[in-house]
Amino acid sequence: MSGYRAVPNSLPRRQIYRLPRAQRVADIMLTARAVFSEKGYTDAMIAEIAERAGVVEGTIYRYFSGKRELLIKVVEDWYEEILTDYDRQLLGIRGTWNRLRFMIWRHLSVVHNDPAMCRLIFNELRSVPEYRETAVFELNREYTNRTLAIVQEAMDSGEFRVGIPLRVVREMIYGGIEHHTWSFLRGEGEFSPEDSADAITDIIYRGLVRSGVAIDRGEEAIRRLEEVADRLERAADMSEEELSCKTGKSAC
Amino acid sequence: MSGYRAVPNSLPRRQIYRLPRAQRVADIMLTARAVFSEKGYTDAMIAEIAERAGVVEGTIYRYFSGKRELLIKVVEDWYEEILTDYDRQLLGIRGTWNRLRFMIWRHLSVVHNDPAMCRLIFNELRSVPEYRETAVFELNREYTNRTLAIVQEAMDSGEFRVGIPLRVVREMIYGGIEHHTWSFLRGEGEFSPEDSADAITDIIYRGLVRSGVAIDRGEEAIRRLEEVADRLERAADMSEEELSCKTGKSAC
DNA sequence: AAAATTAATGAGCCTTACTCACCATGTCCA
DNA sequence: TGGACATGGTGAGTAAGGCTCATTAATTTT
Repeated sequence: MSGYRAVPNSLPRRQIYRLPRAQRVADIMLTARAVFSEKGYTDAMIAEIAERAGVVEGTIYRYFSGKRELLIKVVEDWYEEILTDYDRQLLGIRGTWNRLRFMIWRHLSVVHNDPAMCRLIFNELRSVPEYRETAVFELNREYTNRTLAIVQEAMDSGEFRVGIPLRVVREMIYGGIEHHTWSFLRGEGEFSPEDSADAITDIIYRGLVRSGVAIDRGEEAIRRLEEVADRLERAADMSEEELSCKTGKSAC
Repeated sequence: MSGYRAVPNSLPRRQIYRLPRAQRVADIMLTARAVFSEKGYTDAMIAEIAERAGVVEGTIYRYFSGKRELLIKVVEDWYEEILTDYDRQLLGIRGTWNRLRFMIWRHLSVVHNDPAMCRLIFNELRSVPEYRETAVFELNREYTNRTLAIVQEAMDSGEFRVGIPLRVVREMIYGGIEHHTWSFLRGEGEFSPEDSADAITDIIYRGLVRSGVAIDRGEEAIRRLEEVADRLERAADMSEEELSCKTGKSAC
């Protein structure tokens, strides 16, 4: 009823260091990221985060409304770091296959480089009720939309057939990547972002491409073969010329 | 230190109904399934399950080692129901496309019919550390393997091209389905298992099919390749003739 | 230097999973 | 029929961890 009554005490108290709000928040988030990464959400204890951040539990609740909000803030923070100069790289890449492959490879690389954070997002953050209100949701949507823009462009240009809902494409790419990286995220195996990106891009590209128009590298192979044929023919022509020269059919 | 001492009391106690172990376990699991479905894992309280099952908390711990084991048992129970006479239906279906489509449609239908249980599996069960030791993991693996068997057959027969790792196919199908059904599982929209199955099967099938075998204008590519081969042969023949002619090995 | 503001504290509250000493009911058998 | 035994069931109590808030301390403003 009348709880929370503090008793006056005069025990020696350790020196209290006061920091500007922004600094303290940054400290706590950094520590929280580490603890959440190591232990996962449920096993991480606010008490441990507080201790490692050099504050007391109550201090954390002064800056974050609860454990869940702390998790969300930590992940948002990380996510923004990751997305920095993402677009710039894409600008330098030409061709639908290459652009799709880049987006897929990039996503796989993020998982490969920061498995702990990705595990947090996949396993904990995304199942919280307010996920769709977080910045992570928004950022993620924005960023997968860039992949869909590539697909849309290819549909507009006639390279891809139309009629496949874009969201299904998104779901197959990112759902596929997620399931693909599971065992790695559990620490039960490795994967190569390069090889995996090739395999996934391959299925998606061929699943969407307009038949006969441009079967990616198959088309390229044919083109090169035709070039070879041309060169051989030219070579043959030259031989013919030589021959005709000898036989007096033309001026040499 | 010396806790857990029961005081003798003679207060009126409600009638205690004793049931055989199997019956009590079944009752508790049924109630637990309902409560977990309604509230999700973390918000479900053992106290509520106990009350609705007409027992006291301690009774539940007599039959289940903890909340997590209860969840696992509940989901295993449900999963086995679902998988009953699954194969029999597949037997009547012919053709790779139809068989794949059936497997995908079936999975989508399960999610559609029992969203609460699927949400439990996707959001809670699969992130627990001992997931890979559960029967659900094993059953799930077995059942997705049937999809891969269809793909493998098509590769063997030449309908599908080879070289794509089967597990990537699995991951894209089931990961795609999972992401596809998310918004529905959050209660934020509907989906049609039929239409979704068509779209997903479409991408997967065309992503795997050997170009030119079933894709109309792929024929075009083969024709051009054959033309190239012809020209190469003609060019080679001519060169050979010329060469042998020049070196006098044959009569020109 | 006093007042106001803001940072930080830490004892204690509250919920909830889980334990365990005991009690009740049914069955077997002399 | 009544004791022994097995098994179903209880509920008060503990532990752990998230969270609160009255109070205190450092810093800034006046």
